[in-house]
Amino acid sequence: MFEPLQATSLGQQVFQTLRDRILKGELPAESALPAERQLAEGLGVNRGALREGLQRLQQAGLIRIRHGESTRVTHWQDQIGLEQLPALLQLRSTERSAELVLGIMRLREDLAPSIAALAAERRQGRQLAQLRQRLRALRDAPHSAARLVAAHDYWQQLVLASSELIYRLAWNALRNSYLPLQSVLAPVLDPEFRDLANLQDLQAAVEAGDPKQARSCAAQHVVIGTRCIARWLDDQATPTGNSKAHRSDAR
Amino acid sequence: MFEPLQATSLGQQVFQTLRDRILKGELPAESALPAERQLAEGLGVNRGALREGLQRLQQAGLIRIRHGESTRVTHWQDQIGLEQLPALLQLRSTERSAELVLGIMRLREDLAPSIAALAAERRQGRQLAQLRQRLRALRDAPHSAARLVAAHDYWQQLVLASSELIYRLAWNALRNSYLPLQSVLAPVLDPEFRDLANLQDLQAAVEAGDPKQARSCAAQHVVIGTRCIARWLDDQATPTGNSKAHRSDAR
DNA sequence: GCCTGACAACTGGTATGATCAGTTGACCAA
DNA sequence: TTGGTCAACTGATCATACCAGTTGTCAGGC
Repeated sequence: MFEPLQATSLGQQVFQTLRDRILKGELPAESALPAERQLAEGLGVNRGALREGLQRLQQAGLIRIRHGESTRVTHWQDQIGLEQLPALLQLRSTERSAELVLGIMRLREDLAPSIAALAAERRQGRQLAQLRQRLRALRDAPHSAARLVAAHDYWQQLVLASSELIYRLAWNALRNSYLPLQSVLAPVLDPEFRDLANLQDLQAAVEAGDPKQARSCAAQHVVIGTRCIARWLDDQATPTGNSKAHRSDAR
Repeated sequence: MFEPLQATSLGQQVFQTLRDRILKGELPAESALPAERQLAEGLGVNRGALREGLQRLQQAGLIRIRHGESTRVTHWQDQIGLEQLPALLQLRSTERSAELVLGIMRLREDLAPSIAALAAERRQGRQLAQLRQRLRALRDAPHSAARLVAAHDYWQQLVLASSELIYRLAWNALRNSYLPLQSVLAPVLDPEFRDLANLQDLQAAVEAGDPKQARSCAAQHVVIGTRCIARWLDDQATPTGNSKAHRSDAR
């Protein structure tokens, strides 16, 4: 009911402010930031707080700080990983962030089959029970928002069952990207959440230890979500039309 | 000849020290760090420098800082993305980091075909010339280390040609993970770098705008690297044996 | 004319100490 | 039990001084 009003620290605010200006392109690559003392005065914060924000920016790969030289914006498109995706999604215009969402779905489509295959190869007994339980929770979820959460829980468990740290980390990055959008995505992706058939086949394949079959089921399942998003993008682009020509998934 | 002795700032050192201790498991999840004043004294740095390090740790998703409460280690395996992979690789025992390398190759195997397909679909004219040039550079590279760099350049250009920011960011994360290991990986992966046949087919498919073919060639190409790494891992595990039984890639 | 070193004027890096502001638990009174 | 007060934690912010690396200027020497 009540959102917890969270006070963010000054360093965090400095980080967000400058990050947004960089990602928006207002501060182009290689451009120099003002000296710390000036910048602190300009933003109305203490130099310590400013420096905390700058350190975070450097950690994120958006600026380069070197003792004696002035601090400069990096070519961040060649530096940053997937962590700043949520910020990018929020900053870009609706159409362009929609493209990004499609990209996220593509990436998910690349990872999910491999995760499923590994899970089928490596799953432990106790994880199977967990998976079954979460599949039931998805089946019984009352509305699309709940189904999104339940589906996410199932996949999270599958990633755990794959016992591959890399996929776990990659999945974290993916999750952090699309969770902020869950209220928008839930209704759009609902057809995928309702595709229990493929998920049940996937579950059976994992239980049987059949990686090939698991890979195939997972691929068939997640492509549904990608198609939903692609269709949704077309409808966004031509809101009045009846979306006759759907985006072709030429592969 | 002379390595540039780089002085890292105290905040950076604080970050690295604590990060390593967390990733090694010496500081388990939910455990509380000492108060800032104590910790600063313990590490022999002033509180400002300590706080800069802590802010970076929080940015990386390894700790949670809340005003009034004590700072705690997070369940980082559910938080962090791929950025901390280099640190993980360096910290883990040789065998376990070898597993991680195999994971990196798996992830690469998932992404590369999709990148190639998108590049074939979207490439612009001027990018084709770039790609051709980098393919020549790879062919003419004199030794394995140079071939690694050249191959990396080619893929980087292919990612650019795909015009998909998500893949660009994911590729950045992948690159930052394996570049620190290039001296080790270059000889192991050399068979892939020498597989010009598939790469030339890939190039032709991209030029022809044939995503399906590009995807197939890319898949055939990168699987070579994965197999090399898998074989290498087996040899590591049984250094005296002649590696009769190679790791099965059951898919 | 060209090298060399001193120096000034930038830049970020570190240190200290004081104070503000949330959180928690103990304690006491209604 | 409930509610309030207060002390003792915790992190957050501030001001100020000084240390240290980089760069360009410029005088002195060859």
